Amino acid sequence: MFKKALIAEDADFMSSGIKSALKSIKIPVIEYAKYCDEAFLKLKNAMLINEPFDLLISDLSFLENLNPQRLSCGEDLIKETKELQPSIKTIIFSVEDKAHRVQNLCDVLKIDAYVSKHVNGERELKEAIPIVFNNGFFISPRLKPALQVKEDFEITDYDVSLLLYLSKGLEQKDISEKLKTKKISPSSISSIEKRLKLLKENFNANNPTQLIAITKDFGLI
Amino acid sequence: MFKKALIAEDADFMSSGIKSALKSIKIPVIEYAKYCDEAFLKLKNAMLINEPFDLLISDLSFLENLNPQRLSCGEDLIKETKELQPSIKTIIFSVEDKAHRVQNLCDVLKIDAYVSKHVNGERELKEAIPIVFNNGFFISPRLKPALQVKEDFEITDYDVSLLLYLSKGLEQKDISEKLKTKKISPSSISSIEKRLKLLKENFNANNPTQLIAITKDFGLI
DNA sequence: TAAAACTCTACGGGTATCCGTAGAGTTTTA
DNA sequence: TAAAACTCTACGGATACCCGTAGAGTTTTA
Repeated sequence: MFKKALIAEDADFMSSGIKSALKSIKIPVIEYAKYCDEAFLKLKNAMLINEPFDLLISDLSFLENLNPQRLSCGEDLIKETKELQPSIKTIIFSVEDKAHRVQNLCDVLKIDAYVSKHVNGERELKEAIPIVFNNGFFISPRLKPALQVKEDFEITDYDVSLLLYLSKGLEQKDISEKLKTKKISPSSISSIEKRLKLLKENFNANNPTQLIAITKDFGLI
Repeated sequence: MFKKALIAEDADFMSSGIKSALKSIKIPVIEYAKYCDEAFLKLKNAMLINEPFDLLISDLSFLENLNPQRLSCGEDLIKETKELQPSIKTIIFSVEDKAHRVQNLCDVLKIDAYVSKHVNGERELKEAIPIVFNNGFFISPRLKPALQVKEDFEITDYDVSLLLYLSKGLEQKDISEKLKTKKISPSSISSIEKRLKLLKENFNANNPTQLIAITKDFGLI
């Protein structure tokens, strides 16, 4: 079983639950970090003294600190951690259930488990850890559908920026000018119009208003 | 100090944190409920056997159960509980931070404390309980601004339904027809147009799209 | 009761979005 | 190298939204 686990979690009341879960499966060394930067530092120091962590359990969203952090969310932490120490096992423990984010973490960032902070979160966490230890993959049952939705339509950063501009009240010609000053192509009104049309078709939206409502629910923006 | 507290909270891993907080301030009897209906039943039974709870700590959002619940959220539970037992003290312990909901709970439903489930949630909960016991009111510092925003513009259920229709992609004339069939007045396109104009002014939105983005962030829809 | 205030509705002109068409420039393919 | 495919842009008509004005009906006020 794992020998040394790090918990990245900013909420104080979460500690006891996770801690009891880890203790019940006999992980001897458990450490906490309240912020991503702090977590990364601990991981790095542990490697330096040749006593690396072999498990990272991380939340996704962290409250803004007084001194702004370099790593602002769980994704950042996972990404850098994997670069630093590819062998470490990573588990996300979060309330986030937006398909887009879950997919990214599982498919792109290759985490080993995604446990939903919900009714049976603690039980599922205890279930996930041995699976991860044996090189398996675990995801909370309620999140499984999110992974199976195979998107044939790829949403790019360009699309997201269009949606963000829309949600900020900019008109198509304003967006066009914005993109021109930023030297982002395509920037013509016509192209923006057509890309938004595709987005509306893809999300089954009648108009830009509904498109924003849907993509916000999706967690895209 | 309080003698008998009920915790309404559906997530299993939350238990330990809240429990340890309550024990540290020497509340002898602590019970749990995972659903609002279950919580209300326990409150009612406790009164019947003449051993009523004197403190209710409740979450706001509860996961959908297999058998649908009568009371679906914390607001419902608080409302009925206050009708049943006006003397009971109520504390909300939730991640919800939308001004609209916080205001409603504090100003209309007259809860005794609103503790934000955030970084120092457990510490603040311990702080809040004695204050509430001495008939005081507590709100997490980070939520105080939400209470001070005095709304001069009252958002009605009518407004919310307009926003919902908009977010579902209906056009103004569609909304007009919808309202006519539902016998809701005003239903003319012109009136809808004017009400939406007021909403846009109130939320500083340039167009319906931004209005939906803003009101969604507000938690209004 | 008459005037004033308010609410709901109707209308018209200006602007933004929507949608198809089409041309210019680049890349891919044969 | 020429043809085909693709990308970006431009334009024009149709529709929806925006905004001010104004009239009809109701309620409030004097």
